[in-house]
Amino acid sequence: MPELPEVEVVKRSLEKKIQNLVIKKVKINDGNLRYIVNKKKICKLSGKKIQKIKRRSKFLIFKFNNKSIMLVHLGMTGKFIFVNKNKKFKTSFYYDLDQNKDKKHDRIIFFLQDKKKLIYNDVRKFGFFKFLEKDKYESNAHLINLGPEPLKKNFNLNYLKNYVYKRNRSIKNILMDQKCVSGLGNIYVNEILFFSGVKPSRKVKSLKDFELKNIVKNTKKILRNSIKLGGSSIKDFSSDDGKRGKFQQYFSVYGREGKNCSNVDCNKVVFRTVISNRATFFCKKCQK
DNA sequence: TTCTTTGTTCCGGA
DNA sequence: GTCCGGAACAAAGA
Repeated sequence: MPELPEVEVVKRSLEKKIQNLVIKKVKINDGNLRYIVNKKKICKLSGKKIQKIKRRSKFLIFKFNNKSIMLVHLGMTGKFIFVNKNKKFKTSFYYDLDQNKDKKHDRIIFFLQDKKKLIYNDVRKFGFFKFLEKDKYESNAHLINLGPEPLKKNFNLNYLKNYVYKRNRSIKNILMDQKCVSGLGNIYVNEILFFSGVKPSRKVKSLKDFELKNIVKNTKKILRNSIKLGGSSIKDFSSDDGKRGKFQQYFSVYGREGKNCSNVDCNKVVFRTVISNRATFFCKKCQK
């Protein structure tokens, strides 16, 4: 599930691979994604150069040498695969290396200059491509209401204190709310609250300053570390030898129901419940 | 067949 | 009017 760190890793990888390349042709195998892909607009990219790739929250923003912007969300299972001289390069550590099995979910293919290709693959089809006008794309409904980027300075103790003031929701719910802070999803929120020693169901009103401070600090730490990890695991990996194992992701609490708490001096097991309709994992002893 | 996954939207109640 | 939680929805695989 691509959350902010994964999208950032994809962005950096794409920058290296396809920035300044010209799109020759676009092929749509299945444009029936979360929103129907606008065929006319995507095909109009032929002949255009990819000038810049940006990230905001979990969105990728492609800028071209014309007036349009391509806004991409990877949804749950969206990924880009860069192909050069028949060698495939994943741009995300979520890419399934079983490429033959994966092929049938290749939804959109961008044919680039020098016989290079960029494939958009999406099993669940919850990702989307939208085309916006360059000079006013920032006011688009997907972007306008987003809270601060968690890694930026404007996401800090004062901001969070002010946001939670008078609100009566759980901290998990608040951190998942893109209007409060943008880019976090279920997995990272579980992790952040584990490292902060805060029970996901705690009402934000009840949180002390030191707890909110920990949450801000751990958010930044965990995201930075994950970006670093993804960045190092991604390194031009080519899957054509078929021998390398999959990159394994380890979480300290997410998905660990019934397993020992990751704190070495804790003898409890991880508990699973549902908050905001999402799987929620925590240690009853370590998270107050 | 049913359950699971996530982000977003919608709706009803407080 | 606003806030909040829960349900529904999208698609596909196990």
